[in-house]
Amino acid sequence: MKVYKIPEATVMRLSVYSRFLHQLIDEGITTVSSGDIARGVGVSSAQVRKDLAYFGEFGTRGVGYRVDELYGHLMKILGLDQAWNIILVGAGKLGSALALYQGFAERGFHVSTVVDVDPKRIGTKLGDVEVEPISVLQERVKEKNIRVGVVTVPASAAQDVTDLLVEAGIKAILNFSPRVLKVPHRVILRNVDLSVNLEVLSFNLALNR
Amino acid sequence: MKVYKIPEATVMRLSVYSRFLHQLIDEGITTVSSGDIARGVGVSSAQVRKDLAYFGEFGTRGVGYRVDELYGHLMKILGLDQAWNIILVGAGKLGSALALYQGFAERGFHVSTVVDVDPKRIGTKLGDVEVEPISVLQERVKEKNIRVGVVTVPASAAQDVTDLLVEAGIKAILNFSPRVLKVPHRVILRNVDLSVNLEVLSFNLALNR
DNA sequence: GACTGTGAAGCCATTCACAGCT
DNA sequence: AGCTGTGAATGGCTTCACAGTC
Repeated sequence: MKVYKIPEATVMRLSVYSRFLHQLIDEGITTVSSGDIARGVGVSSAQVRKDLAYFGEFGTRGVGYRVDELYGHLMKILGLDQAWNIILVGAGKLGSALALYQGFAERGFHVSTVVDVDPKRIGTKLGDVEVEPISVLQERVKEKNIRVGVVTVPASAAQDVTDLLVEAGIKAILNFSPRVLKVPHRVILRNVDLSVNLEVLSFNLALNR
Repeated sequence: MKVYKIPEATVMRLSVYSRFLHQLIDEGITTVSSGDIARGVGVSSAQVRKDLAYFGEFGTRGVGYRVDELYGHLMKILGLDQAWNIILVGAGKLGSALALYQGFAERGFHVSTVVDVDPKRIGTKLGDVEVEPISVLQERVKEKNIRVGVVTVPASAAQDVTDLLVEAGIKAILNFSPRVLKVPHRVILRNVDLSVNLEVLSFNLALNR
C-alpha cells in the first residue's frame, strides 16, 4: 500500500460507508453509485469518490461499484479482515457496558480480557469473560497477543493504567476517561470524551439564546 | 455575542481546557499561561490563544490568565453556567451506564428522564430515575423543558426514536447508535460511534504490518 | 523578559468541474 | 447518458512570527 497520509476524517467515513454497504448486502442490492452512498450516509458524492481514491480504483465508470466487492475492499483497508483481541481496563458501569456491547463483536473486536482493581468486581463474569485483577495485565497482553487497550477507569487512575498498558507493549489505546493521557509516539491514542460531546451540544444551544 | 463561525474543533478543545483549569483550581494554582495549558492538554500554545481569541481577550500580556476567571468564561461560553435536563432513550447496557455516569452530573447534565420499550426494564431504577415507557416521551420533554436527547437504542430502532424526539421538540441529539440519522436542519446532531473509533485504531495498526 | 493577541503564511481537506470510460 | 476518477480551485484550520503590553 503506497499511502502517504490519509485524513482521519476519511478513515472514519470509510467505516461508516462499510456499514452502509453491509446494510445494502442484507437488502440484496448488488450495485451502488457514489451518489447512493452519499445520500445514505449524508456526505457529498465527490467526497465518497475522493475517499475511495486514496486506496485505488474500485468502481466502473458509467456503472458504479459492486457492493460486495467494495465492502470487501473497505473491510480489508480498515484492518477488519482479521479479528482483534482487546483488553478492557476498568469494569465499572461503562466498562461493563462496552464489554457486553454487540457492536464490537459484530466488527471483529473481541474483548478477551477485562481487568479491574476493585476486589468486589474481580471474579464476576461479563458475558463469558471473567474480571481479573490488574496484576495479570502484562501476562494476558503477551499471551493473547492483545494490541488494543480500552481505558474505562476514573480520571484519577487513567494515566496509571495507561502506563501499565504501554509497558505491556500495547499498540493502541481507546480512552474513555475524561483525562488527557500521555503516551509514547509509537502508541496510537484516541479519546472518546463523553462530556465533551455533550458540551459541544450545549455550546451550540447556548449560542442562540 | 458576535460570533461568525467557531470551528467545532475549537469548541471541543475549550471543553478540555475548562476541565484542565478545574484541575488547576483544585491544586490551588491561580495563574496560568497559554503554554502551561498547551502542555497540559497536548496542543500548541498558539492554538490555545487562537481558540480563546474567538471569544474575547481574557489574559494579560506578560502575565497569563487568571485561572478562576478564565474557567468562568469558558463555562459560560460552553453553556455550562446552567443545568441541562436530558432524556435518555434506551435503557440497555450502554444507556444504563450513561444514566449513572458521574461525568455528566459533574458538568451540569442531569439525566432527568429515561425511557425504553422493553416492559422488563420499565419500572426499574437507574440511580434515582425510574425507567418509563416510551409513550411518556413527548409529555416529559415538554414538562421538564428537556432540550437534549441521548439515543442508546439498537440501530434498527434508532431512526424511529429520533423521529419521536424531533416531534417532541428536542433541540439536540447525541446518537450512540451505529446508524446515520436524518434530522431536520434545526436539530443539532452529534454521533458518538464506538465502533468507528475502534476501527480508526485497527486501520492505523493494519497500515504497518 | 515574559506572555498575549493577531495578521500573514502555510497546510490540509473538501468541493468543483470535467475528461475518460462503459 | 451515466458515473467514476482526478487536477484545480476553494475554503478553513493551524502554525508562524512579531508587535503590543505588563
